[in-house]
Amino acid sequence: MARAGLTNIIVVEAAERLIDEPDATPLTLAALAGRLGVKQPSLYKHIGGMDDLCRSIAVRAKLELADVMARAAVGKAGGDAITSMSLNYRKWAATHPGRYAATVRAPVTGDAEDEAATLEITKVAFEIMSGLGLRGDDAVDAIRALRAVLHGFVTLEAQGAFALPADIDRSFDRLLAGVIASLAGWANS
Amino acid sequence: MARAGLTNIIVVEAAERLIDEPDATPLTLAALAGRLGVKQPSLYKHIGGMDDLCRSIAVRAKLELADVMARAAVGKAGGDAITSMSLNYRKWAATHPGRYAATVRAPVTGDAEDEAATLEITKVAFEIMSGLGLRGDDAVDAIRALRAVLHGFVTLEAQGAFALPADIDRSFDRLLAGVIASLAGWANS
DNA sequence: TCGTCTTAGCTATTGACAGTAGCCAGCAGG
DNA sequence: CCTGCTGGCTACTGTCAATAGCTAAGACGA
Repeated sequence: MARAGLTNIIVVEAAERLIDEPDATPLTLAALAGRLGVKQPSLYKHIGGMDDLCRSIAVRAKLELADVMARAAVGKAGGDAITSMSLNYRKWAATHPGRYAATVRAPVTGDAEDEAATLEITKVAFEIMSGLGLRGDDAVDAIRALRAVLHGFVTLEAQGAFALPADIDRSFDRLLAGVIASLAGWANS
Repeated sequence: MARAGLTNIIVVEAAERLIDEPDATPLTLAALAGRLGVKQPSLYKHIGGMDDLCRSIAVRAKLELADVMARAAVGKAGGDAITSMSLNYRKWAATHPGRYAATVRAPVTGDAEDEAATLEITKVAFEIMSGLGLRGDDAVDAIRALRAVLHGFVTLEAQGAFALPADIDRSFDRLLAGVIASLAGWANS
């Protein structure tokens, strides 16, 4: 039997593609193996198991999201940076629902790589907030606020919770503008 | 063998208690049956299956959350109503994590009871927004905004995503105050 | 080219889970 | 008392993650 030539990264990337597909059936190793032309137990030669696979996806997704956020804010300052970052955050979450869900998972305590990836997002957020003049606890509050807003909106949108017949983009833009105006005011408090 | 005397409502309530326990292991029918002193297949005499059980929990949880929100806003107006409602929303979500998660599930199209329960929450939200002078699309935008904020914050908090050493209550209060100030301004736009 | 070693993929199996089939005993109503 | 209903049971299937152990593909050195 010709070998499939799998590697850890090939398996992980295939899983990422699988969970980001629109119909979004829950990830199973059998489905993943089938997609790779291999039987389910063969995957264990390349991943430690389901938990390990999900962790790999989470770490990579966090780094990817941090990158999306950082690139969106390049060359922008203050509210403009937040707006651009938020729009790209929402867009990436919408086009990568599975990966986005993975970014929310808190790292297991002691998992240095996962903790570093999580910190990467926080660092980008801090840098963007510093452009609004926010430091220390103010910045923490601001990051939590913006993250809650983005995560809440994106999650509800993905679950089809915004059923009412009104433009969702407009709702998002208004919410974002309001939050940014709030955050801008915190710098003086 | 003495009968256990189960009914649909007894099973559903036991499941609710199970998913709201702090250690939060995923719900299984075997665990639920064990809790009720019965074998797993016996549950099928009282519920249609896992999907049906989750749906029952969701419907009841939505009605319960709508009630929590409505009671919190009794006798209050405008920003005070929103603040009180939000504080109680967050508190209920924190003390009933499993039930709260169930409230987010969008109803299956055509499930009248679930759709009605979902609408109940929306109705309460509309009433509270009308106290801010918000109507029509403004109210829809406001509801989406507040819901995103509350859901995002509560979800991230439940997942331990707020790791930074800063007071979470303070972050919540500031975010809430900012959002309310924003919404109040929308009435004139 | 051949021999050897590593290892990728396989089959077979276990154990947890949801769900179904079919049995039997508790109990109610005549 | 007896008859029918039904709640709980055992026994089973199929799907899932995961493990054990086999075999052959392929790399590498002599």
